[in-house]
Amino acid sequence: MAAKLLVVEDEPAVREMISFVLKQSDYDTLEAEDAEEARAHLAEQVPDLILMDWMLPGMSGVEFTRELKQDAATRDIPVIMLTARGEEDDKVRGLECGAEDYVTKPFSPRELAARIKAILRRVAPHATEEMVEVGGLQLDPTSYRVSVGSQEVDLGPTEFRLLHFFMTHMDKVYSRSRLLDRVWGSNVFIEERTVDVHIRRLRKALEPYGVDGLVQTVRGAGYRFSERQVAR
Amino acid sequence: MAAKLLVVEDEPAVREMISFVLKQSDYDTLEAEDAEEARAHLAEQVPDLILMDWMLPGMSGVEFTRELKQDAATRDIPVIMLTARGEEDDKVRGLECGAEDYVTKPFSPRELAARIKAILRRVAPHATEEMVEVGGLQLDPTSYRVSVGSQEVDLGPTEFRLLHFFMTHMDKVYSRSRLLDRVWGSNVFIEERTVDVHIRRLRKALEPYGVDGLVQTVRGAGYRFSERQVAR
DNA sequence: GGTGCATGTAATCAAATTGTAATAGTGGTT
DNA sequence: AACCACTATTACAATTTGATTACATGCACC
Repeated sequence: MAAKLLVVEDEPAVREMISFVLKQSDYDTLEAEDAEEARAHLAEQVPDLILMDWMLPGMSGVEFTRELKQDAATRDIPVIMLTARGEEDDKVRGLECGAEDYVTKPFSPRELAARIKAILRRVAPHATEEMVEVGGLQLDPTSYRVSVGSQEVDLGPTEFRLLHFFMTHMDKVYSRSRLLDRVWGSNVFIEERTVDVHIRRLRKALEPYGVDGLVQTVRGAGYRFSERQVAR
Repeated sequence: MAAKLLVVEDEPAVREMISFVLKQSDYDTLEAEDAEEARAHLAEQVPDLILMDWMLPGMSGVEFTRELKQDAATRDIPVIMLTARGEEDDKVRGLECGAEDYVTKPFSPRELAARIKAILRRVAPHATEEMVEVGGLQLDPTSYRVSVGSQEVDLGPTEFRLLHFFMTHMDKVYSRSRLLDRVWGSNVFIEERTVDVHIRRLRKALEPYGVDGLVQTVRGAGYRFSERQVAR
């Protein structure tokens, strides 16, 4: 559930430091020392964000970022560029290649964490670990708890993820295939109808607390999570 | 009371970074950007260890260290010198002035923590920590004792650390891999399933006192320590 | 060298979860 | 009313995941 970040940095001490800071801020980290190793990671799993050193042996961070922005599979992953002091003039070029933000080394852990959080909130709100509350329903990603008032709701892992996704993406219809992408993960080979079943399971779990009406069916389009009641 | 460390470093980002790493290792930190500010802190309280940047505006770290070593009140505080890469030749001079150790920037958090720990173990064998209490369960880090009321609970070292970690990180789910990181230490090569076994041992030890329900399993996510009962 | 404790791994068992398929139901249209 | 497309619900088997136990190794202390 915690956001997964990929750190691409050749200097081991710096990489370890960044990774350490991120872990303390409850992110999961993957590490790579160059573009090649990073590609290997990306082929396996798509992180929520990439921290990319400006200077890399072989292909530079800028070139690599540009490459990522051209591939549909990685285009949407936000990139934060790490530049050394004095390379600040290159800021413009860094952002030009498609990076979301840049941070100059040495950086303070608070600053780094803040920038990451800001970006994640924008592009992947469900990865921020913040408590969500909708219509009396509370979900706390940190403790993995869902409750209505003081009553705890019992959910399976998939229903939990599904609910979390919905709660962080209110009032928008998602098709089954889109839900499979966002909740199950891209490139999974699963029947679309399976989504129906999990929707059912989620509704059933919410039913005793009278909040199952939040999960709404939009015929022909998909599902939606909304506080506004549907006309009957 | 955790050990108190004084960080003397003029670059704010680096100072914050060091401070951050130390706090995660459960140290208290004081910060100073130059010799003058450091003296002000020292006049008030004597830290257990000083991390000193080699280069400081005004009086250099070396000079300042020498000064400290001449004052009876501060003579016994161990000093770790921070040098930038390339200044390594100065290592000798650094140690000459009385520093116990030196670390070159950039450094890995593990390395820094390890060196600090080594020195503190030698110099201040009892950097005492605070007693924790949750739901009738008491844990005293200094005496390595766990008790429920007047009854003592018998725990192995690993279970003790695990419990201590849990008690100081309540209501939050930790995956097996994260527990390995935080309780066993980073980068240990241990099977994730091993965590299960230690959880089991911990629960078994707590069972006779009726507090084993505090250790909760969150399917698909990890384990959690919480006073709130699980819904079932 | 022996003993006992602590620890990590592997094997086994039990239970929860998951995806699919089959069937029933719904709503809208002609 | 019959039909069609789509969704809801249920049952089920396979898979995953966690609990528990037994075992081998390593280490400290006799």
